[in-house]
Parts: sequence; structure tokens; C-alpha cells
Amino acid sequence: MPEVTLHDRPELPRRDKERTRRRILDAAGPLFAELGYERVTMRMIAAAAGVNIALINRYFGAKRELFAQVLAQQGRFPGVLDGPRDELPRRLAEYVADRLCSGAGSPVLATLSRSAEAPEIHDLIRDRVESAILEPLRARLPGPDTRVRASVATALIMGAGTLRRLFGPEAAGGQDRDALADRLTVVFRACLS
Amino acid sequence: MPEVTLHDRPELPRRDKERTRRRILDAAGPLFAELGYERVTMRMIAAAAGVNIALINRYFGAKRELFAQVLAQQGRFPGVLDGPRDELPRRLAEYVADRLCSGAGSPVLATLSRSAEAPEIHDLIRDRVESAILEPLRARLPGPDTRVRASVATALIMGAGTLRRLFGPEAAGGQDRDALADRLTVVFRACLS
DNA sequence: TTGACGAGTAAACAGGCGTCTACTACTTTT
DNA sequence: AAAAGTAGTAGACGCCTGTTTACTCGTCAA
Repeated sequence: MPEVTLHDRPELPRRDKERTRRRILDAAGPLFAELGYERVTMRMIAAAAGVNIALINRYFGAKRELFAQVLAQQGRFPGVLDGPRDELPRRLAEYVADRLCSGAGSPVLATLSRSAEAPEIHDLIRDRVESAILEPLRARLPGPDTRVRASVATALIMGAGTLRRLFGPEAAGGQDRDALADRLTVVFRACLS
Repeated sequence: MPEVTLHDRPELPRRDKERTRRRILDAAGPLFAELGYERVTMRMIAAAAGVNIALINRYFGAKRELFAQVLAQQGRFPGVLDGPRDELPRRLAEYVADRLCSGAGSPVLATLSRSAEAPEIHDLIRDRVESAILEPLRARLPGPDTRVRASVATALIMGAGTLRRLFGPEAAGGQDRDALADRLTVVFRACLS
């Protein structure tokens, strides 16, 4: 496979610092989400971005820093945390059910879950799980012990991702999305309230 | 660091095929449990076993095969699955609570959970999660949809391990072991019955 | 005592990784 | 038009990985 260079795409402006930076960031995001930090190589990112590999470290310093910036630009999960409080268990249940049935899901969670075992970025992952999942969830809970209840819910959410990756569509155990969501709603209610 | 060899331990019989094999297996088990498949190197295993690195592939063929044999000799989690059926949620809750509070837990689960993202052994992990956790759990559940209910419980169990690894002792959210176990019992009851 | 077998060893193999250096060539300033 | 600055490039760096080859030498049978 020949090296990919910016000059292979002559229709674009050939020297644009900010644009190149964005291309790298945009290429790295989905790769990290799909494969996890360790299984994404600098050469993969360079190829996906259509950029010379040396430019990645030129703009981001190191792989770890690029990953940090990818995390920083990702939001929380949209549409799940926002909405009426009493329907939060239901929304979480539907999110996890979708995840188990179809493998869909926000890139945030995929990135975090798949990269959780890499010691090099342990602190980045921990802080991001805290700020993107645990803390927003906790803030929406009534009553005492909000932290531990949010933790249990978080464990379930992340574990569901692992299970889906292991078993594929069969992770849902043959149930359809709605039945599964009903069942999960009960479970989330049990740990959130 | 000098290469470790069997001859450094002259008190042992110097040429014992079966004994050497066991040494490798016994050294590899805890390493895989603690670090996961990918982060354990052949050289680590050789050093821990006090054995020349070439002997590992001589006796096991490849790293993957060694890992398969480590999995094969590990049991299920002891003391959790066995016992009265109606106390199963309680026992699971106490197991997960211990895991979150003290980081303790059976090497089976640690090995599986920490190695789940390695594509090279994906099938081994899947089959082992199935045979060591999912299926025994399912078999102990009454009523319909046993598979999906066991899956949800499994997701929670594995997710708790991930959370513990990320947050350390703080994963328990400041709650003591018994209070956490009480809370988790409710959750496990919600997904198991 | 001699021969063969095989457990154990040292060293290297090929390939992949993140990173870095020296260079080219385009663009802008003077 | 010449000079300066910088985006982009090619290639190599050192390190680590799992695996393999060629060899030594202890052990046991004839």
C-alpha cells in the first residue's frame, strides 16, 4: 500500500494547518471508538486522514495527547441524560437495549469502554468516565448515596458493551429490543431509586 | 536482568518435562488474571516460571494455546453459584460488593474481563464466559427468558470489575461492603427474578 | 562405554510499534 | 525577485513482540 499524502488530493488547499489538524482528529475519533486506544496505530490514523504520519505528532505531540483531544471534543451521550428525571431509568434501559440488540451507541461510551484496560491512558479514561457518565448521572438522582447508585448503573452500562462485543447480536438473548428495554427498566429503577 | 534458567535452581530435578510444564502453567495463570492476555509477554511468563522462553512454545505451541489451557484449568467462581437458589442474588451481590470494595475476586473473572478486548482470543473468551458464568447462572434461574436475565446479571458483574479497575477503592462510592451488598441484592433480584 | 534421545539454552528472526530527524517545496514577506 | 518561514514528506531510529533455529548436554538403553 502506497503512503497516502495530502498531495494525492489536489482539489483541496494543499497547505492548511487547521484543516489538516481537523482531518486527523476526525479520522482518529471513529477509529478509537471502534478499536480502542491500543489497537489503533498511528499509521492507521494517518491513512484514514490521508495525512503523513509525522504530522500527527507535529500537531498533537504524541498518540496519548491526540487521544486526550479526541475525548475532549466528544460530548456526553446525547438524548439519554437529558429529559424528565422520572423517565431516566427508561431512557437508560432503551439505550442499553439498543446497544445489546443492534450494537448501536454513542462513540463516547465505545471509546471509553474499549480503551479501559490500557494503563498508558488510565487517568484519561477514569476522568472521562467520571465527567461524561458517572457525575451527570449522579447529579440527576434524588435521595442519598447518589454516587454508589450511579456507579452501579455505570457498571451495568459498560458491562453491556463488553457483552455485546463478545456475543454480537446474541447478547440480547433472543429478546426483541422492546421486551429487553422493559426488563432493563426494572433493573435501572432498582439501582437508581 | 540476567536470563532465568532451570539450572539456577539446582535443588530441583533438572530435566522434568511435566514439572516444567506445570511451572509454566502456574506462572501464567496469575499473570493473565492480573494483566490480561495482551499485556502479559512470553518473557514475563518465562521469568516468573524460571524457565527458558523457548520452552513455552515447545510445550504449548503458542501464546494463544497456553492461554486456552490456563482458561481450561480454571474453575467457575466457587461458592457463588453453589447454594440455595433463592439466595443467589444475595451471593452475587456480596461477590460484586467485595470486588468493588476490596478488589478481591476469583481469577476466572479477572482473566476474562481483562482480556475481553483482544481479538486474537475473542472466541476463547466468549466460550469461557458462556460456560463459566452465563450458562451456570441461566441454569439456576426459574421462569422464562432465563438467557437474557442471566446476560444482564453477567453484564453487571463484568462492568463492576471494569469500574473497580478504573476507580480503585473509590469505585464503591464510599459505601461499606455490607450496605453495598444490600443495594446490589435488590438489583440482582430485579434482573434475576 | 557408546550411542541415541530429548530437555533445556542462546541467539536471532521478521515484523510492528511510537517517535524523531533531515529534508523538500510551497507560501508569504520584504 | 530574493529571502524567510513553515506545512508536508521520506525514511530511519530504537524498542518490543511472538516465534524459531541451531545447538549443548544430561540421561538412559544397549
